[in-house]
Amino acid sequence: MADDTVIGREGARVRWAELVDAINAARSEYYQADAPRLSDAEYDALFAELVALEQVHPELVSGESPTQTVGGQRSEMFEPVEHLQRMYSLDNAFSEAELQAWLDRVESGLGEVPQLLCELKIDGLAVDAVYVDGRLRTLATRGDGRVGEDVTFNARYIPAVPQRLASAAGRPIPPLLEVRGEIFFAVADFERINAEQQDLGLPAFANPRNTAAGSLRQRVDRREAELSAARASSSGDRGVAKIARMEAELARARVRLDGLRLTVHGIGAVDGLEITRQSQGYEVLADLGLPVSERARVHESADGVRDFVAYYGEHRHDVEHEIDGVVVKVDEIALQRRLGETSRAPRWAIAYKYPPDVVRTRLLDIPVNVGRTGRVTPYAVMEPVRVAGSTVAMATLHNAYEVERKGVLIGDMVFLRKAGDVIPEVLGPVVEERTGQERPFVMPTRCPECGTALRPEKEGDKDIRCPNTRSCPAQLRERLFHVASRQALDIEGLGYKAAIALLESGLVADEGDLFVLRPDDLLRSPFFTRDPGKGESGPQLSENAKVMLASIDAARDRPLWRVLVALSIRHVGAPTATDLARAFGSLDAIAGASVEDLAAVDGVGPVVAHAVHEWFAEDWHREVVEKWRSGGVRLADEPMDVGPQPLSGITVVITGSLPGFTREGAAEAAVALGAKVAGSVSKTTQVLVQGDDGGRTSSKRAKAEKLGVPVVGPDGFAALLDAGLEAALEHRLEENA
DNA sequence: CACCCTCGAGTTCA
DNA sequence: CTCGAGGGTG
Repeated sequence: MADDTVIGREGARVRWAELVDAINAARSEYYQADAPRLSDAEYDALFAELVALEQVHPELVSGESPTQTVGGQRSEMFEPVEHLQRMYSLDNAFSEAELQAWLDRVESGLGEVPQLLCELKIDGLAVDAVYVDGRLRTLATRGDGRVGEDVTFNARYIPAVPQRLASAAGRPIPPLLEVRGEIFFAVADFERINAEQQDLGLPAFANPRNTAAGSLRQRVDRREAELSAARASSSGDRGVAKIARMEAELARARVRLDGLRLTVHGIGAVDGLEITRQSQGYEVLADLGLPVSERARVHESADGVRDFVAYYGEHRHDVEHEIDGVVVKVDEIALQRRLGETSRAPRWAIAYKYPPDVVRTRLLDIPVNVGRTGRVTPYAVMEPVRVAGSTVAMATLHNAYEVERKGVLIGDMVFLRKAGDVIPEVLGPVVEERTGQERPFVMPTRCPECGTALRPEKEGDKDIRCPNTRSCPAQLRERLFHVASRQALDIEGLGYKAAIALLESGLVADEGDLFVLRPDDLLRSPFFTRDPGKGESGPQLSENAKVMLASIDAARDRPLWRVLVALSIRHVGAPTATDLARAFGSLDAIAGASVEDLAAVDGVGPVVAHAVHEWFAEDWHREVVEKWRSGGVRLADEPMDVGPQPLSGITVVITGSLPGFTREGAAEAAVALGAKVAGSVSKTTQVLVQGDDGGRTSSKRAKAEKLGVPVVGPDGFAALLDAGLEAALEHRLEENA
């Protein structure tokens, strides 16, 4: 944002010129290329800065400023259509404060608190449709707000755009009706189209909006004409092949148009309809067969507006289409008229914009990390940037092939998002921003921690590893940390820092020593001690150290599968460990088993069987086991008679948190009754248990609905444990929540 | 052998 | 959440 205390008059003039150039360039790219260099958020930020600058320095404002015009230039390919009534754009609010400021302005302008209509701001493409005597006359893009591009010829392939109006309530059809709306793809449809696009070897579309824009602006009519011309004049094999190709392209174009959706959110010129309120207008449009949003709500107060904004901030991704904000409109048309318009936007409406979920930031470096199993993973270190509610500075890049596939160079500006709103993901470079100073990532050939030459475990693996499993400091650290993890022995107080302290102080040489630690030993490390209090002499064990010791003690008596997981045997995670523990009963039985014995276990194949067998063949591995044994760790399961297994053969997936259970506790309760608890929904899943997801999007839920897998809530889970699957399904949740 | 699942491993921030 | 890769199936 411009800051008038910092920028002087001359600086303001320079900045103003920069902003005008950048905005004009972005506008022409946006309208002509369908592949804008600036994201909407960036464009909006530039625009907001320009508006702010012009408020402080009104002398700068001239006719050429983008604040005085709307939209961009028209592409030459399309026939111009003049809108009957001008299509305004909306002013934006980027914060609650700016929204509040608008509410205050409206209130003082009217001298009363108006009813406010809130609706989702669909991230699509604005269009204008004119119906004369109930028939679609023109469909046009927004263009510069006065004149748009005629895409009527495509409309007959877009089922979402009615060709004729018809009133369900027997209302007379208005002689003239101009409506405005948003053309868009549902996210799911976009993903399907994009997958098909990539299958054909064509470049992927950046996002649903650009795809919608590209789809709507196809010259289907021209292609049809070319095709029939080719048919008329074709001869020979080449002609046949060409026609086939043209037919395929045309078919693809039509399929894309078929998937476009429309939501009408405005009325332009009208004759023969009585519209008193925006919301009542929507009802009339819906009655005439035009698609309007079902999510629009009228609120009596600013609080209601804020709640609406907050609700969709949380549930942004639960809606079938992309949303970039909320539009708030004064509902009553008479009040809208009283407020009027500025040169570019109405005063009676505002677009509150959510923070973007794809941002750009500088890729500063690509270091590598050495994991528990020696796998070497490159990760991106970036200029910290706020995205989807938190500040991100790092993201995994998985492996060297991924770095290459994404095409990022160190020093690049990169696109960053949060996959599933949680895990940061680098999408790719902003190629246009390259200066030539960027350098490629080079995968190291030696372990950054111990210098050992790195190599793939076997020929053809994409991952490369540090083979120094025994004494690579990174692997020791990660393994020790892993022993304490929730999936393994679940030792409280032994976190990452404690693991490092234990190793660096020499208190443990490796994970084998963990169970022979004595409290007195810990006094030697400052990490585990605190200063003596009154009446105490010498350092004392810290609270954390006591917690850790008690928890280590408790860990001596864990089920066998947890011990197996804690040993960091390749390919043995919790599910496989559970299978092995059930099949063999004790660690000694597993250690003594042949490869064939091991491979006989369901879910264990030759690779895993080999890995387990090899693990026990290593001397120092067996030493770890012996140290644990002598340290009192139980290495066998009590032969316990399992209770009744009413849920055997049933696969359950659990998502969200269930009251009265921890995440693992819920799974264990189901497993104890014989159920199989899977991590993701597939067609073999009998039921998805949906707990409280804190308002977050559940991808599992979406998948379940797609596959027709029944979804139940917490009470369904209780019924499942109590009375079985049949009873649980009595508690099925509605498909569309 | 091609497919679909499932598992393993690494991972971000508050 | 992601990719890679193992296991099982048809």
